[in-house]
Amino acid sequence: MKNAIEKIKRGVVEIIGEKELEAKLAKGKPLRIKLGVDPTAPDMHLGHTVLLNKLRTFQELGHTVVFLIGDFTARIGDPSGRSETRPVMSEQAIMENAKTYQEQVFKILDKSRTEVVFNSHWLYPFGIEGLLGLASKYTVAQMLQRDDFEKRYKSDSPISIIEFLYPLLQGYDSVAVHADVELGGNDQKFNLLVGRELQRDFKQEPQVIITMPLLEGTDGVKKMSKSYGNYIALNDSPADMFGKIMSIPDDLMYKYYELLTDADLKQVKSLHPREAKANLGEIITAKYHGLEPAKNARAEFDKLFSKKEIPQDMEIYQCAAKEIKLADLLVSSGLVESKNEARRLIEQGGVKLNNEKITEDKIISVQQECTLQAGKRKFKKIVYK
RNA sequence: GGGGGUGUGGCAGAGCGGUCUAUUGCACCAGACUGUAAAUCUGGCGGGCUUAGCCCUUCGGUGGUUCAAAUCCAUCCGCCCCCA
Repeated sequence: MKNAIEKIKRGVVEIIGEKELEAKLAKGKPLRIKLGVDPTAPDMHLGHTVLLNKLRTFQELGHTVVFLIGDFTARIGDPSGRSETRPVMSEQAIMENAKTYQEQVFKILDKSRTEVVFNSHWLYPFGIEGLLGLASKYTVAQMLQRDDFEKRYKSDSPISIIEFLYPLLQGYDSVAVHADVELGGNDQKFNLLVGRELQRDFKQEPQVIITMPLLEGTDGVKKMSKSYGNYIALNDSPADMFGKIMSIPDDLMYKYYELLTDADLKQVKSLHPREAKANLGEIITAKYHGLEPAKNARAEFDKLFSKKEIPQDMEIYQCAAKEIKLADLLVSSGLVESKNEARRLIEQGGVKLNNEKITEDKIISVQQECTLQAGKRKFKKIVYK
């Protein structure tokens, strides 16, 4: 049991009710571990897996995961965060996202120890009466305790009423599924605590709360998120996944090790940073794509960036003209977005034809097959047809 | 219901009649260097052209004033604050 607690504690920010957790574990019965997600983003990334890995740990210890899909909330449309309102999702889109979620989630979770539930099942019948009942349990002052609400309120940013309702609904989810433990990102702490309170109100044993750090994305600053474009998706190709991991700042990689792998941290720190990061890339890529592809990705990366060689496989662009201006070719082959951009790139020395730098926009012949390179990592094979 | 404020490029945030395709920071792209798509430094960052120059399109929407508007006016829309 001590061992179990140790495993559970790896990488967590905070456990609220640690004593209670010990007591719950001591009962020897499988606990119900809740995680809620909004079915808004169809693409899962490594940031999500921080929580999933922790759930997996619980499963390995014999507990049951309650994977909750917030389809109800998605249907209302949550305006939280920014001023732009999130679009209301159609039921169909939600179900599709939910399906994609499940496909991806079970790359990590054990299906036989997972219950998938949708909160519309109890929130629809709950009705306005139920909602008002919930709302009466919390005050505006309590809501404003939440850090981001307070900040936004003070900086004159909008907060919609719905946003006040969300923590309540999320909290009620815990009541509905009889959660023993709820996991969430560090920013979820307030919402998770609401669940605890509500369970008390409903005469249930309050859930233990485990918060995990937010994983910074490839920029090393902001949390990994699709909307910041700094994410590493589980569906990324092995080459991309490996490459993106190599692009995280060195300082960040130890956090990645702690949260995304089981590796021994002391040992990792004794390695050369470059070596350590490449290992990390390989471990994570292997987890989602298998060992072989991961090793290939590593070798290919080495070729491309350390030895500056040209990759083996690249997309082929069939060019209809025998001769073409370089800038036009860059645009039509899809290597850059606009001609101006192509010209800039050429001027800056970022364009190579057959591995030779070209610094002026001139007419080139493509009658013989050639390799066009834009920047360090964009390549196309040009074929005249 | 009354009063005040605000809306600028992916984000943050200057500009408040011409010198504005719009200061700056972040993000992004390229080059150099390197141990990596790390870090650092340098440059770029609306589109197009017959490219050391020229043309077109941007500052919430629309319509005005003016030789000239992101900048002034009117109106509409969104958001915020205060009073009730």
